[in-house]
Amino acid sequence: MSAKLHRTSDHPLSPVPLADFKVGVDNVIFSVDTQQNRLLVLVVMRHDEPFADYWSLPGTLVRQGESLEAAAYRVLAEKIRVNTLYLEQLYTFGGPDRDPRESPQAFNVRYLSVSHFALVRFEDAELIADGVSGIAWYPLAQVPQLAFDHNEILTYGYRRLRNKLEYSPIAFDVLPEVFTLGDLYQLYVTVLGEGFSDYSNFRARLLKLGFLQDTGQKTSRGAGRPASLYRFDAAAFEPLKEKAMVFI
Amino acid sequence: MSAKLHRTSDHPLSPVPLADFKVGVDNVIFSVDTQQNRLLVLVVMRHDEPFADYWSLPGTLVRQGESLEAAAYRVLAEKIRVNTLYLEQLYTFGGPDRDPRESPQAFNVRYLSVSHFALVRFEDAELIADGVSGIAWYPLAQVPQLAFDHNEILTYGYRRLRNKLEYSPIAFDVLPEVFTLGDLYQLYVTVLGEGFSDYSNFRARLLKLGFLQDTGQKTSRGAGRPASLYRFDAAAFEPLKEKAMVFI
DNA sequence: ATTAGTTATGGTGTAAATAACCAAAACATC
DNA sequence: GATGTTTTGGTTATTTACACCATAACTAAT
Repeated sequence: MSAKLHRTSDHPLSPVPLADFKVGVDNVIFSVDTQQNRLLVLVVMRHDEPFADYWSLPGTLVRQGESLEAAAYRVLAEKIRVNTLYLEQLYTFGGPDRDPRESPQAFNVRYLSVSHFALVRFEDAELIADGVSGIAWYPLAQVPQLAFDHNEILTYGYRRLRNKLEYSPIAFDVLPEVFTLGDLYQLYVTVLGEGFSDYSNFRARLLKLGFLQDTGQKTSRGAGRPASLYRFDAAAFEPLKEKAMVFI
Repeated sequence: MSAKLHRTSDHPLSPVPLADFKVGVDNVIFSVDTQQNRLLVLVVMRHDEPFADYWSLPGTLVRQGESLEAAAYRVLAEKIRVNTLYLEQLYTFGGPDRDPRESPQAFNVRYLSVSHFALVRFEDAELIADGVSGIAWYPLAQVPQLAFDHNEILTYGYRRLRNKLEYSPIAFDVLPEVFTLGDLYQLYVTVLGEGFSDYSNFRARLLKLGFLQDTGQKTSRGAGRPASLYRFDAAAFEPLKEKAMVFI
């Protein structure tokens, strides 16, 4: 390797051709239907080429002066009306040839996707169906083949969801202000599947951690003994940041 | 919000101006000097504007036809000769105004950084100093103010390093083929600091996990009883993927 | 040769956490 | 009043984490 090649490649006189990028954000948006105990993913129908008439993750291209995070929130706001959610960056997919638009029509353009992961409260999420494009919640296991590499992104997002639920209090971002331990457990079971902890041990662990504040109120829903209503105490959680909520 | 605004924004007729991006990769490259028990970060001296004469993380702009990962490996290969390493994508920093080149000279250009995180074997890492640009290992605690938002990226990288060391076998990517339990422990202490486990308990835990293969050989280095040499058994580790190596 | 120092090894024991399991309380419904 | 359902609040055995210690096997100094 010659010394010339050791020049920093962003040098203005660099001889190698740089790629020009359009940057998109694609969101893996999860929601938990606590009525039917289903983990749902939001998908939208594409009506433009490439991949016209394919389902895809909701996404958009980043505009001038717009941050990546802002673009991610905008995509979300364009598809659903909800203000109870958690959102974070996931991973950036940027290999050449991941988007058919890259070549040969426009040889010099690359499409890069900064994927984000979101969890929204199902009850509050009102889908915006504008009559033109299809939009739907799909149970995770029944998601069809998606456009681009979106199935891969989805797999990545699901892994992150499981991990976040295990180590972070994101459940409380989408649960109601007050909730029962049963509500909380159902959410965990729906996402993680059974076999991480039975209800009794789950209760004992969460209560011992000490960030669930008993409101003193009770709720009676159908048969069975009334359940205590709890509230998430963010301040009490703070020192427990590193502790796992559950063990898979 | 009008129905018009609900058009997917990557529609060819979209009225909003999209940003055009140059995409760079910036690498947080760590190494552990086991002689002096120091955690080191690789920084390079910039000689172009902006931030000329500032230290920075080694980076480059992505070329045509080059994947993000390939660009990250290229940066690394341009700075050091080493083939024992671990590398993965870290996070994508892409807000407007993170790079002074964005405005006002070229209003329409955005610079996005897909940061990567690497851990390399210190003994094998031969720095490529071509006489023009400075390059140096800095102890983590003594890293100066860096160009752009690189200090923030470094902080992010260090968090990932700690996490990886806790849950993944990346230590064995940079340890010699055979090593003593003392070598392994020193690596962990240097990165994580003291107070995660004493040597005796660390030994007991790692040996019990069962993926350290005793070679039967011994090594005597200076004073003290000779130590057994172990080898990492990737196959035996496989089922233990989710288990933590240590507890901080 | 003896002694001191150093590092590796292989243990204690106690406290805590995990996991499986169980019984009673408090409701609704029949 | 009996039955079923869900919450609550346990018990117990097993495993793990954590602090601590004793000896083995070497080097280096006296």
